[in-house]
Amino acid sequence: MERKSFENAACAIARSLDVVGDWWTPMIIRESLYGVTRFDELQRWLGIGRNILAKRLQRLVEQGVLERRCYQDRPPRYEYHLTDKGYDAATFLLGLMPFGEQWFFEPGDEPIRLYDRRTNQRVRPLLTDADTGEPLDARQLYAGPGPSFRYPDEVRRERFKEYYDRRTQRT
Amino acid sequence: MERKSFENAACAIARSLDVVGDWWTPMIIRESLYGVTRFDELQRWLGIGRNILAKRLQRLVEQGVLERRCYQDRPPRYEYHLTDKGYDAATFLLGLMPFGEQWFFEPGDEPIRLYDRRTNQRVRPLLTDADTGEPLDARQLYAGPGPSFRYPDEVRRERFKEYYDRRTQRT
DNA sequence: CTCCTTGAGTTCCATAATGCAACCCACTAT
DNA sequence: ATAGTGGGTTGCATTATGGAACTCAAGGAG
Repeated sequence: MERKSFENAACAIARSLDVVGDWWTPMIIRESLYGVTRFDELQRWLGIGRNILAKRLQRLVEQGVLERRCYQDRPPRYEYHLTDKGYDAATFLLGLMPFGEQWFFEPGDEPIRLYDRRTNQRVRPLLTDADTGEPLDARQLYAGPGPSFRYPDEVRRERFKEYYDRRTQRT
Repeated sequence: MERKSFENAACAIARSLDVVGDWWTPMIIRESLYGVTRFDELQRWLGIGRNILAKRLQRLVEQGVLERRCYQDRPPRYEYHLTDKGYDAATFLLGLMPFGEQWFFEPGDEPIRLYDRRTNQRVRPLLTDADTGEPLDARQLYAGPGPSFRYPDEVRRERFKEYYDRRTQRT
């Protein structure tokens, strides 16, 4: 059956999953980041079916994650390049590396390393709090509604219980 | 057809996608993070089919992301709680928030906000370089092989072209 | 004692999505 | 004249998904 779309969800995570919440899409974005731009190369590196690759690429172009660029006429040939949105999605994907390295590889035995183009220094992604710079830990967070969370009061209370508990507690 | 598994991929991202590279799994992890632990509640909040939810939960338990905890015998009833691995996966998912907010919502109009349990201060996830603390930008990175990247030389050269170019260039 | 409800799942079915292989088409190189 | 290349389609068998109905065990209402 048609899979449910999160296009209209009131949640940034859900909406984003409409772009990267798929088996192949993140891999395609990764390859694009590594500089693989052509249909056949993508197909070979990923081992993905050609029909599925075609569909994914089309979708990513529609979503503005990739740009289809003609690099030669006669015969017309195309390359796929990351857009700004695509690079942002790729940046996010790099956040998976620490998780994967911690849980699927031995410490210090990662399969891939990242480097900075300017300094050639190694780069290790880390999710932090933008304000304090401290590493982020989901264990000590709770959620509250933002400005664009427009739902009935009962839903808010139910969903953000801890938030309302803490706010009323302190007044 | 059976979807290809990334279980044995030589890439932390691919391996991780075996855990979170799915439409529903990340949503289930998000709900778990928000404190939703029971089958029926998960089903209601997400609108997911009960059969699919059952399958996903089973898988997440097998993978060690969730723990199935009995909270009452007779009749036996269960809750699903995030494990350490699960919290790490959830932390990573929070990295999607900035991406989603930037591309799917107006600035300052996010649907959900996060707060720190100790300080009650707002928390905004940001992916940075662990060493410099600078925000990470995929545009200025390139990849190289890590210790556990065991593949033929030709694959290495092909895959990490920029890396080898830069290393040989400088000697 | 019988009926209704809750929680946590199964089972069944029609419809999509996937994986694979084969095919197409416009050129180029041998 | 024939064999690639690059970038896709098309067909077909196999899975996965969504939805609704059903199970099972126990607790409570009447």
